[in-house]
Amino acid sequence: MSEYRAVKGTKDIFPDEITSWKYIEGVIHRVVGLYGFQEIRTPVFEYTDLFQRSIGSTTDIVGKEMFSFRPEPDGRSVTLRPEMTAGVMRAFLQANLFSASPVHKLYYIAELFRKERPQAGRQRQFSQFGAEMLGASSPEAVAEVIDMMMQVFTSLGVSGLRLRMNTLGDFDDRVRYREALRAYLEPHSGLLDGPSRERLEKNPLRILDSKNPDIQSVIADAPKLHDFLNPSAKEEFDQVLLYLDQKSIEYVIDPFLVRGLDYYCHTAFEVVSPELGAQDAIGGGGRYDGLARELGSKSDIPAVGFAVGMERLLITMEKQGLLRHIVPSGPRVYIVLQDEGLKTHALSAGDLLRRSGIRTEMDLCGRSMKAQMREANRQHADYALFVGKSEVESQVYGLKNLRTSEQDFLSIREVIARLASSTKHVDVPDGGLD
RNA sequence: GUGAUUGUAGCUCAGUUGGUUAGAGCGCCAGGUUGUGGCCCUGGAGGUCGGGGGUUCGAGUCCCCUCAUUCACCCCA
Repeated sequence: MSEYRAVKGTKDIFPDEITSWKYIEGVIHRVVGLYGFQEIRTPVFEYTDLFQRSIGSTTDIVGKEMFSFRPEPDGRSVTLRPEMTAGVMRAFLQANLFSASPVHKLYYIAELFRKERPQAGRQRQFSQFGAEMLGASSPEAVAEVIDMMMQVFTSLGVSGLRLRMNTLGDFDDRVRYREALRAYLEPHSGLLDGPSRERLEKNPLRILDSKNPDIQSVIADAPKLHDFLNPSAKEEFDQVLLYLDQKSIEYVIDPFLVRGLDYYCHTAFEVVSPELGAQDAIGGGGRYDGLARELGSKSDIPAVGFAVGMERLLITMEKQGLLRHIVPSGPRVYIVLQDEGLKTHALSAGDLLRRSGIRTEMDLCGRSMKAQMREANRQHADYALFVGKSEVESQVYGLKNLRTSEQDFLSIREVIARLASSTKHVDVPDGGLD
């Protein structure tokens, strides 16, 4: 084995897997386009304080999971983006997009970085597909965003997902609830573990989604956020649920669902996959009306968004057998060469075919005909084109259909005429570039 | 950061209470068929047994250290 290996928590994606990625990406581009979302690409790194400000400095992501460095010894610290929302919002504000038009629908498929211990469904470099609706966060907008996310899953054939819904209320609701929760938990603080006790001070809501059974039993009787919601927040949430009902989107209400990033408010949601291990959240999101102002905007900008873990999606699809039928398409023609002396003929035949748009492969290392045929098979070529002495003399070549084993003798021009008419393009994802 | 798990051929894995030359299947290469693939048959290549140290006449096997992997906590998509 080589002395060098990929950095912990990173992995290589080889051609066979790329086919699956392209397929999934193609479906995403297509579905999201149906909803009028447009792609945005932002830099992989941003100034560190952008993330501190937006995600929240008490979160683990900011506290201990960021890859940060200083390009200049005494310059500003920058960080490999651990999520996309902050960067998208920054770009949006920087370009003054909100004065160009009131609502912007943006999406991305992007690489993210978090310094966590790798585990099933968790890497240090991973990729998320996500969307941000900026300028609207009405119940309709929230429902549309959730609908779009679920539509991507159904278009991919993914089944068995569970959508969990909750509302976090507005800022004041949460302040009041936080105090009530703290008051309830404080007498039980002996039962809490170290990290939870710390959170009791800084961010008690986060204790709610602890997996520790002891803590869960304490939480069971804790005050519920629902009882602290102001009437309009409640009404808005009910509206969202109503729209989901109308769209026949199934969900369960989970009063303990809290998001890990501080900028969320009101509706929060999460989708869990039955095929994943402990890291079973395949997607999640919510409203974040306060983020724009947090990042220096003079006015509030209503916003909703979500993110889906691409690797987790891939694992889920793999386990559900949804990727089995996706095979890379082979070349149209594999040129089989009788002996090396005819190399130039084979090469020029190959040039002609390729220039006519026919995907053509040939042996580049002087292998036997048998080996060349095996290679043609391995690559799932449709045809073998034989270049031998008699062909070169007569200018008529054997073209063998490798599925049916039928063989015809044709001039190169005839070969092109036959194959170019039925050229197939399988590996271009639909909805790609058009 | 914490706890556990597993490291033997390109891949998936056997390898007995420590014993002589470390195996299988798949894959790869070649031949059987010197101008035609898939199936079949035959042969071949490929291993510092993760690395280092120790115990022993003898270590893939036992002990220690180390590196890596995987899973879980945590966190999150």
